[in-house]
Parts: sequence; structure tokens; C-alpha cells
Amino acid sequence: MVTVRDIADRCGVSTATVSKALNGYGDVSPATAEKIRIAAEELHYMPNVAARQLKTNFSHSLGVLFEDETNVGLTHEFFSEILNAAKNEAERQGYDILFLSRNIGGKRATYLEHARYRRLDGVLIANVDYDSEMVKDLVASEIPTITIDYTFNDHSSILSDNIEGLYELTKYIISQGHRKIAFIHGEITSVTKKRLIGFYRALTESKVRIPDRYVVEARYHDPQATREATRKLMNYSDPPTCIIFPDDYSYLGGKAELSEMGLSVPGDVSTCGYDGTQMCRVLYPPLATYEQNATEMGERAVKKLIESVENPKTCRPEEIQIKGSILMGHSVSRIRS
Amino acid sequence: MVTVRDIADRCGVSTATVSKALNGYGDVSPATAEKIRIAAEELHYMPNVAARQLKTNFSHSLGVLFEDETNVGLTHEFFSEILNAAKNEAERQGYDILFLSRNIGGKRATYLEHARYRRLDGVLIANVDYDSEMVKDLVASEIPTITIDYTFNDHSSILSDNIEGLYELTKYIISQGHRKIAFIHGEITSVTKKRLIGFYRALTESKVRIPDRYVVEARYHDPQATREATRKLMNYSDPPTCIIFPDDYSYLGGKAELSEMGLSVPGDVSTCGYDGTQMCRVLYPPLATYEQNATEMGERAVKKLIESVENPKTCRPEEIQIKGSILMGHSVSRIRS
DNA sequence: ATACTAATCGAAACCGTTTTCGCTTGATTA
DNA sequence: TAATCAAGCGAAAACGGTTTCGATTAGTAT
Repeated sequence: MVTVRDIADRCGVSTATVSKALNGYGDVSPATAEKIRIAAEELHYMPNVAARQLKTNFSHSLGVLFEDETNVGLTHEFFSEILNAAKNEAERQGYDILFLSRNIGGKRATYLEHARYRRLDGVLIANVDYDSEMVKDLVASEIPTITIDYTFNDHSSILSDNIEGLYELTKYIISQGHRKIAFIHGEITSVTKKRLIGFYRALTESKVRIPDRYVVEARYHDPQATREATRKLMNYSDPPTCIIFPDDYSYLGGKAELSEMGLSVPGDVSTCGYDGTQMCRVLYPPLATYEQNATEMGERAVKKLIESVENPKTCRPEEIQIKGSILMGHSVSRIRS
Repeated sequence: MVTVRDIADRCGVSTATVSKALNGYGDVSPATAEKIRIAAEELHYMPNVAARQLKTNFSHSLGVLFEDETNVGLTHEFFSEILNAAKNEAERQGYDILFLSRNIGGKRATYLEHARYRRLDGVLIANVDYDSEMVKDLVASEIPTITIDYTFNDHSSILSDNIEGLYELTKYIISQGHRKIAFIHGEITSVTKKRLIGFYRALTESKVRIPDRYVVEARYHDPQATREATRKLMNYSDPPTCIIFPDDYSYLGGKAELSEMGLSVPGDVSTCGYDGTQMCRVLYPPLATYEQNATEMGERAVKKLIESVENPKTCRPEEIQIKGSILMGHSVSRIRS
């Protein structure tokens, strides 16, 4: 392995000068700097990340925290899209991405301990229980963090427009003539609450009244739970004409139930998803849904995170709203009112 | 941050002894070792990973290489399941997982350079172009690697039983009375070739002859391509009664086309997927498919990789076959022959 | 000629571990 | 008793960078 020593020898300078030249200090003449850069190039010099980190305490790597009790984390299309975008952006800026875990060398640890152990420069937090002590500790620590769809006081976050999303979706449904609109929502979280607000706002605004029993809870990303909720809804003597599902994936469960009941979409009942996954575009009929701009969310998250890593003084906490957009699909029928 | 120095001072020994005690050398009396361990515990000592790595040249982290031209990598359920399992197993053994990329500090680099830069202990390779020079260089290097669904000479690999998989699937279809069986396969790769072998083997064994035009190429994970292939097949004057699709996800495209043509599954035409994703279980009807044991693949991959990292002498290269199993679903009808 | 300044560079300390090798000490053996 | 030996421990040298601070030199002003 070639080290600064080798370059120094070849150029007849000290290791100090090599280091300075390579890191662009103003402390070395342009001529020698150039000579050193060329030598480094020729020798395929690659700095020893451990040595550098030991001295500077910067690891040039970011942690991602994806909690995964149900072990579904990475197979969740919305989150894996965020992660993918985050990874690409981090790479572009020369940072590496590492999964935060609760194990260090086989021993149990907290997230914060793990982040410190690896000297992570920053952590991207998504899909976790934001009430857990461990997560709170991490956010409260000296390590810069950014959270997805949740805001801690005085910390940056990326927020998708959940209120707007359900508002627009509901408005759209109403515009198609529907009045009996059901909403199967996920477990109650801050995100769910926002979606409920958007839902009711749209209804109120259009003076549409629905019975309470049209709003039922299932779980996100759980087709089976959604399936049961769907059955319940459709067995009412006065069933809805349109159902909004927790997300695109769990819609599959609802769709299966409808198919089994011999009901077609959108002929017999209209449907909407949420997320705007790739999948929902290739279904038949294509699902109407609200597309969260997951790619932009991941990208912006990492951009902001790196900013606060590199400019701790000037970088202010910020809530970054990412607008999504409605994806019409063909799963909502037009009915006469 | 507490260091070995602090522990040494508190216990009245040298840092050397602390290090030895903490790493379980036989060179320190049980009494002092215990004292040191307790002190470390009390002080919440956490070794400095950079210092350790600088000295030992072990990073205790593994790279994963997921090439991603189409940017679909992480959203591919099969691969993300492998990754998820790999991540869990790595965590369990105290290794961290880091994405291999082609950027180092913002500069373009090769995978090998990146792996060396981070001193990765080993690399898990999946979903890449195994013919690319960069990948070959990485495998040929001093860094232990393990590949998924492809074997390099003298290197370990995890192989799903692609021949067996398509063989069993085809046999099953035949057992249900089908004779006109079509196969939409993915682009030609070593995996695809194996699946074709299994397909033809089953046919031959059962003396079923199909016209060549029943075997068409689409692309993996591409519902649109599959959709076109499906249309082509069903427009034949003598269409197949059963279609095997490249994978579960691209099946969605085929299914959409069939629906649009007014054909029901399995009433009018039977279908099979490949992979055994969670998704295919919640479709209606549940898709018959061959379940690749992605979780076991990821787990075994990391186990073997760590083994070859920790026991470079004794650990032999190995091709590890992971058996999958047929998932019947309800998408293949029983027809009279 | 002298004093002062700015530019350029290097010696050396340091980051926190691991590891070699030699020193003690007390026990064992001839 | 003297020689041998093993166990337990520590001093010090790495590992490969970064960074401080002082030294040198050349240029400029007086």
C-alpha cells in the first residue's frame, strides 16, 4: 500500500507537505502541490481511512436507521426508494452509507453507541418508533440527524405532504361524483393523523358527510389486515362506492378480497392507494394514488444532512416539505351524482 | 471519550495489559483481567474503531455490491430480501454493512479501490454484470468475496437451484394436465440458461413437445416487456394454456394484459411466476411460483463470507446450493388432458 | 545595509490501539 | 543451592495520516 511517505520520498518533500498539498491547504507552492498531485496519481495513492479518521474524527460515512421489527424495512418499496436515492446522493458527495444497528462486535448496544463507535458523521432516520428512548437519545446527541416524516424540536426533517396528499386524493374522488367514500388508514401515527386531517378537510369543504363506520383502521403494508377491513366495509348494507387504502401495497389485499367477492374495480367499486409505487402503475387497472416523491425525499435528506455535517455553524435546522402529486390511474370511476 | 488509558490508570496497569485483557489473550492473570473488564463496563468503554483498524487492518465491515443501472436494485423484492437477511446476519456477528460504490471522496474509483479504501473485510456481490472488468478485478483481489447466483473459479458462491426450480414448476404444470406451456424468460444470463435447462428437461421427461414460439424473451423485473410478450403469446392462433413468467413482479404486467384482453386467471389461462415474493401471496388468485429462499441465501452468504474472513487458512471455497420450494398458489387450473 | 514581512516547508507531536519482546518474580527441578 | 522455567506484566514501537509551530528563505521597505 502506498502512503504519504512514498509520495514524500519521491518528491523530495516531507509528509506534512504532501498532506497539505493533497488537502488543498494554501501553505504550499503551486509548483510542488502540482508535483505531489501528479505523483499521487501515478502511484495510485489512496489515503488510509483509518489513519485519517483517527486524527480528524471524521469518518465520511453516514448512518441510516431503518427499524425493522417486522423485517419488512428494505422490502418496503417506498422506503427502499428513499434509501436508494439517499445512497446515490451520498455516493455522489463521497460519503459512504452504513446501516445502524444495535450490535457492536457481537455485543448489544444502543444506536447512539453504534453511531459513536463508527464515528458516523450524520444519521438519516426513517421508519422508526420516534417515541423510543434510543431514538430520542440519538437525536439529542452531538451527531447531526435528519428524520423522515417526523420533526424533533430544533432538528431538520423531510416531510411529505400528508395532509395535502389525502386532501387532493379525496377532492379528486369527490370530483368524480363519489359521495360514499371510505378510508382504511394505517395504525395511528403522526403521519396517519395528518392524512385524516386532509381527508376530513376535503369532505367538509365539499359538504360531503360520511358515516363514521366508513373510516376503519388496518395497518400499513399489511395486505391481510386491509383485506379484512375491506370485507367489513363491503358487507355493510350500505357499502361505500370508493375506498382509499393505507398504501399501494396493502391495496393488493383489498383488491384480492374484492375479486373474491366478485366485485370489479372500478366497475363495482373504486379504489385509491397511497405512495405512488412503481407497482401500482402496472396493475390492472392502474391504481389511482398519491405519489410521494420518495426519490427527492432521500436526496434532499442526504443533502441537508451533509450540509449540517460540513457547516455546523451556519446550517440551520429546517423542515423540508416535499410535494407529491396525484396519479390518476384508472381505478376511480366517474359516477353520476 | 474514554480510552484504554483511562482504564489502565484506574486499574493501575498498562494499556498493553488492558488491551490484552479485553481481547482475551492468555497473557494476563484471571484476576486482573476481571478487574479490567469490570472497569471497562463501568466506564462505558468503547474502543476507537479507527485506531483499532489502523493497527489491525480489520474494519469489521462488509461491503455489498448491488449494481443499479436501472436504479431498481433496492426496490427489487428478491434482492432486498437477500440484503435484509445479510444485514441481519452481519449485525448478529458484529459486522457492519456498507454499500460499495464507485465514488471515494467525490472522486471516481473502481469497486476494488473503494473496498481497499474502506479496508472492507469482505464483499457480497449480487445483481451485477459478472463480466465487467471491475467486478472481475474485485473478485480476483485479496479481499474475500462471495457471489450470488454466479460462480467464479475457486471462489465461494450462493446458488439458488434454478434448474430444479423450473423443472419442478414445469412438472407441476404438466401434472395439472397442461400441454401447451409457454415460458417468458428474462434476458439471457447464466441464471436464465439454467432455468431453460430445467424447463426443457421437464418437458422432455414427460414427452411434452411445445412449439419454439412458446419460448419468448422479455426482461427480468420489467412488467412492460412482459406485457408485450404476453400479448404476442395470446394472439397466436393456438395460444398456450399456461404461461411461466420471468419473475413475480413482471407477472403483474402479464396479468394486466390478460385482464385487458378479458381473460381470467386461471379460468382462461394459467400462470406461474418465479421468486416467491411476499407480494404474490396476496394477489388474487395467489400466484403459483417457485420460492427462492432469499432469506437463507443472504444469511448463508454472510456466514460463509465471515468464515473466510476469519479463517482464511482453513476455509475452502464452496458452492452453496440453496433449495427453494414450489408455492402452489391458485393460478394453475386443472384441465383434462 | 538593515529590518521587516510573507511564502514555503519540515520536525515532531499526536490520534488510540495492538503487539513484540524483554524484564521480574516465584515456583520447580536437578 | 543453583539452575531452569513459566506466568504476568509493561515499555515502546508501530500503524498512516494531520496539524501546529518554528525555521528558512526571498522579497520589500526604510
